[in-house]
Amino acid sequence: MSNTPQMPAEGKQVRLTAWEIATIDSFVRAAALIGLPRSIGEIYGLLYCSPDPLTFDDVEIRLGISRGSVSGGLKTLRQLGAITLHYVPGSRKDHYLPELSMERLVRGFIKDQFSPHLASSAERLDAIEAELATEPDRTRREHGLQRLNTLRTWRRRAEKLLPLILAVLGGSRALLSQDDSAPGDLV
Amino acid sequence: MSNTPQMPAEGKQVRLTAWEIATIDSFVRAAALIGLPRSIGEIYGLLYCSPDPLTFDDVEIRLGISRGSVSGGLKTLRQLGAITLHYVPGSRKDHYLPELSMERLVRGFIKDQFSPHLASSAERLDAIEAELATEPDRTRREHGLQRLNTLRTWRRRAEKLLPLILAVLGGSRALLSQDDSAPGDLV
DNA sequence: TATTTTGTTCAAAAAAGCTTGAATATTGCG
DNA sequence: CGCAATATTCAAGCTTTTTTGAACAAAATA
Repeated sequence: MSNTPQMPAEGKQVRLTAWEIATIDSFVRAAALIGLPRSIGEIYGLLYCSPDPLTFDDVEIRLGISRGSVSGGLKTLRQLGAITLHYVPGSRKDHYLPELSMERLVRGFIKDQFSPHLASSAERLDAIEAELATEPDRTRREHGLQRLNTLRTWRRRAEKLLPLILAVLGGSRALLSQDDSAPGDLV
Repeated sequence: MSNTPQMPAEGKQVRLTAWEIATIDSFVRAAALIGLPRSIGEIYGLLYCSPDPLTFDDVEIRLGISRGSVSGGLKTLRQLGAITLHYVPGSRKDHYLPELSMERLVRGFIKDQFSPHLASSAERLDAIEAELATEPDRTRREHGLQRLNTLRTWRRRAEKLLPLILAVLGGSRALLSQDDSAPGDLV
C-alpha cells in the first residue's frame, strides 16, 4: 500500500486554494490564447503554483482530470520544455517541476509550433513560383510574381523576428528599455 | 439582372488557377497557425491573389463557400484591418482589397487578439494577490507571492515586446540587420 | 517469476468550433 | 413607398479537437 513507514507524511492538500484556482485560470486562458488545450494550462498552472515537484497522481487528483489527459498533457509539456523531470530519492514516481524561465518557455513553444511551418513555407513558395510559370497571360503572371515576392519578404522577416524575440526575452536584458529585474523567482 | 449595358464585361474567371490554389493553401495554413478558421485564410488568400478588388459574390463563387462564411470572414478581416473597402464607381457592392503591409497586418492581429488579454491580465494578477493575502500559512504565502512576482515580470515583458515587434516590422528598417527591401508590392 | 506500482494507448463520448443556408435586415433606386 | 439588390444573423448540422477510462505495457520489487 501507499503509506509505507518511511513515507514522510507528504500531506499533499487535495483541495485547491483560492489563489491556486485564480492562477491556474490565468494559465488556462494563456494556453487557449496560444492554441493549447485547457488541460495543459491546468497542469502547468498547478505545477507553477506548487512549492515542490508533483507526481502524475498529484496532478490527476488535485485537478480532478483523467489519467489520459494527465499523461498526454505531461508529454506535451515535456516536449515543449515547459516542465522538467526532477529526481526524488526513494520514489519510483516521476516528479515534475515547471520551467520558470520565460525565455525557455517561449523558445520551446516557437521551436515546436512555429519553426517547422516557417521552414516548410519556403518550399511552398517555390511551388507557387513553379505554378506561376505556367500562367499564359503575361500581365497576370507578372502580378503573381509581384505578390510572390512580397510573400518571400514576409517570410524572411518572420524568420529574423523569432531570434530577436528570444534575444529580448533572454540574455540581453539591455534591449528591454529600462531595468526590469524583479526579485522573486527570477528569469 | 446583372449584365446591365455599362457593366464592363468583368469576366471574373471562376475556376481558381494552380498558383492561386497554392497561394490560398499557404494562407489557410498560416491562418490555422494563428488560430483563425480556414475560411478566413481562404478569403484573404483569394483577395491577395487578385489583381483587382473583389466583391462578396466574387468571393462566394470563386471559393465555393457559403454566404454565412463569406459574411463572417469579411467581417473579421475588416476588424483585423487585413482588408479594406474600396470604392468602385457605378457599383453598389462592397469591393475589398487586401492589406499588403506586414506591419499593419501584424498590428491588427495583435491589437485584436493579444492586447485585450494582456490588459485584463493585470487585473487577474491583482485578484491573485488578494486571494494570497488570505493564505494563513506563512511559508506558502511567501512562495505564492514569489510566483506572483514572476508572473508580473512576464507580463511586463510581454507588454514591451509587442511594440518592439511592430517597430521591427515597420518603420525602423534598420533593426532588421541587413537590408531586406525587395522590389514588388513593397512594405 | 509473480506481483505491484507506474505510466501509456486508444476507441468512444463529450465539447468546442466552423460552416451552411434560409430567414431577416439594410440599402439604394425609381 | 415598393422593389430589387446586397449583406447579416443565427439555429441546426457537421467537423475537428479534447477528454475520458478501461485495457495494455513497462519497470521495479520481492
